[in-house]
Amino acid sequence: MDIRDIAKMAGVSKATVSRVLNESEAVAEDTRKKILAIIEEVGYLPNYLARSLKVKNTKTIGVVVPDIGNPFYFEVIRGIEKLLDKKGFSIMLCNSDYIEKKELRYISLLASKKVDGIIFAPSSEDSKSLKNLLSWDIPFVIFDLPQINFNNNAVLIDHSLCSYIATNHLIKNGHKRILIIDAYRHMEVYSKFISGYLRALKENNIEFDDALFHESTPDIKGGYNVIKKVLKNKIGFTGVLTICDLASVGVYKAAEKFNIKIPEDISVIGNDDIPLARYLCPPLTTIQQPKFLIGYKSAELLINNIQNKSSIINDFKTIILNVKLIERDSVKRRQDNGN
Amino acid sequence: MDIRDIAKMAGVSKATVSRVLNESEAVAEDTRKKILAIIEEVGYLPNYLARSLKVKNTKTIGVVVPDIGNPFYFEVIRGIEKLLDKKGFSIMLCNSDYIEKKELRYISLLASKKVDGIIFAPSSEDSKSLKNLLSWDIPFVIFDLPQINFNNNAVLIDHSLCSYIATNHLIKNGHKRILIIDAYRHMEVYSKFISGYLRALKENNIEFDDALFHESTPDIKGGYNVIKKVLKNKIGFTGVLTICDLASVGVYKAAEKFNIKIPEDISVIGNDDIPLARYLCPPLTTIQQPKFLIGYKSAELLINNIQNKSSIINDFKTIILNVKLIERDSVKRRQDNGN
DNA sequence: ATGAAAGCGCTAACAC
DNA sequence: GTGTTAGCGCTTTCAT
Repeated sequence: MDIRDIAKMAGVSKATVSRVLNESEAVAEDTRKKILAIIEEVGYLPNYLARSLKVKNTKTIGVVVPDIGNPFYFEVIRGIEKLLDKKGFSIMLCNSDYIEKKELRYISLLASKKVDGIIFAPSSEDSKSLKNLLSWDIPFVIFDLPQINFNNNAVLIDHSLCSYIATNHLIKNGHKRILIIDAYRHMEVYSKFISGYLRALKENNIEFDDALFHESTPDIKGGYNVIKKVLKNKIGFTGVLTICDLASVGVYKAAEKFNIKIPEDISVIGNDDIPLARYLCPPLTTIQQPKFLIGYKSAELLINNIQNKSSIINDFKTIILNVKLIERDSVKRRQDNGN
Repeated sequence: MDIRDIAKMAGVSKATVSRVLNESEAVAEDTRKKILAIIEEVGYLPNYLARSLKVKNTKTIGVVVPDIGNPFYFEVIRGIEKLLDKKGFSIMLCNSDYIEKKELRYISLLASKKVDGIIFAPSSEDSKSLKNLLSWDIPFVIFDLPQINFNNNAVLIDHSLCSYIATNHLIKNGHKRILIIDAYRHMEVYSKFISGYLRALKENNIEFDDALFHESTPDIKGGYNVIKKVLKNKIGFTGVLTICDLASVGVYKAAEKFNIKIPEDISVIGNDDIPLARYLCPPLTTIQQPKFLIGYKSAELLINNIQNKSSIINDFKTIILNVKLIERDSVKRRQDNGN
């Protein structure tokens, strides 16, 4: 059942059917009605693939994130979905699992499938995907990468600010031995996240102890493992700061397992404020990131980019979104001055 | 840059290039190498759209869920993604927001975009989408719908068993006034979820009080609102049972707001066991549903169906997955016999 | 207002 | 082992 069949049944040409389908040109009202009736009756569905091949757009956007199991990305995706739905675009979802090869593969696949644009959180700054994207001339926006060195759309969070605020909060509450759990960094020697921590330490004349700096996968397991290791090595600390709330949950889990009380024994502070953070036990103090907005804005930027693609002025934007400290119950003031 | 260009540059025909691209037929090793080299050099990417139009498959699956913000669906999606990635399919994600019109629209769109199959959680049993899907002859599997009346692939949870187990658990702990928070039901007079509750009550000679039966949106807000209303109306209860964990979180929220202690004042039991349930305050007793598996199995069923589509024997399966009670700390034994 | 025809980029007979 | 050719189902000039 294709457009030719409908044309035949209506006694018109394919072109006319196409016209009513797309409301592209005027068609006599009665032929229009007739065609519509037939379409309805036989339940004809246009083949969007064929259309896309011809018109060179698919009305679909690819999004690739490193971990769809992390509520952070979930929230971002919700934001993306919201805007995209409004604009009539579908979304093709890919999960890179933090592995660059997969990321690269997906980007190619999406390009091959002719998505109109791509939104993604690159695994690293000089990710090859980025270069490919640029060379293929397909509109894209990146989000969540701490820093970018090239001219393209991006909506970002200042991760160094997050850790700076978090570290300061801990310090103000009398902590000095502050564990920091970062995500594995492939490319950068010091991540933005570390740099904010370091700055806060320096400003408060606290010496940096390398034994307090740890990297893990940004999830529950990662947070858990770090605490386990640190405990085993008898590295003393009173506060901990994690790259994402999920890692903080891992800290909670370890605390429960090893009989450490939060916040009595150790204070913990997260980063991103996932929806359930306030319902955790105890409610997690964290740095709130506008996750939904990150997604929404990314999508908005992308769609604008796509719709102005032909225009000469392709001015790219990078939007930096605000973060703020959310005080709950996982951080406690120390009287002993944090040693 | 298309296949014709590559052919020209390599001094061969399009057919030959196509052959090396798809490894469909033998090609002389040196021409193969030459073509590959050119492809690599110029960064040629095949147009999958054109291919799909010809070969009549897109290697993409549509999935439509009612609320991507609910961790339940998220986990299901993770399962879907896992299997689909393994099988080389992309996923097109749609969010119906529990509104049937949107669901219908998305299903049509997906069909139009020629996805090879669809996985979805229908909003109701005689959803028009179901009928369309059947008539369009596109493979699909549904999940999570309490009951189905037609012959097609499905992977389900017995919701009446969930509520039965949950209610019994509350009763065994001395509760008699048990609030039940169900999702809005469009079509069914009594949902499966209610029926299990009713059965448990009856078996224990507890009379059903209509004032304890409530419907809400299956999310935090929904759970919160029910408790608020019930409190306002001074309806007494000691236990509450919700359609999903997220609604239980809403109960938690209301409890906090109105100064009710869980589990001292009221016991609550969830349904589905979202990943963070065990970290809530207090850890939530709930009925565990194999969410990831639901997704994985759904995808598996679908792919099998697609790959055997041409075969005469199209035997559909409905898989019913097990659930089990997970005891944590949100349910407490009552000494006063629950009145 | 409508039709004829070319073509989007690819694959798959069929021929050699 | 490789080339020629006919479409896949649609849109879009260009005629009329």
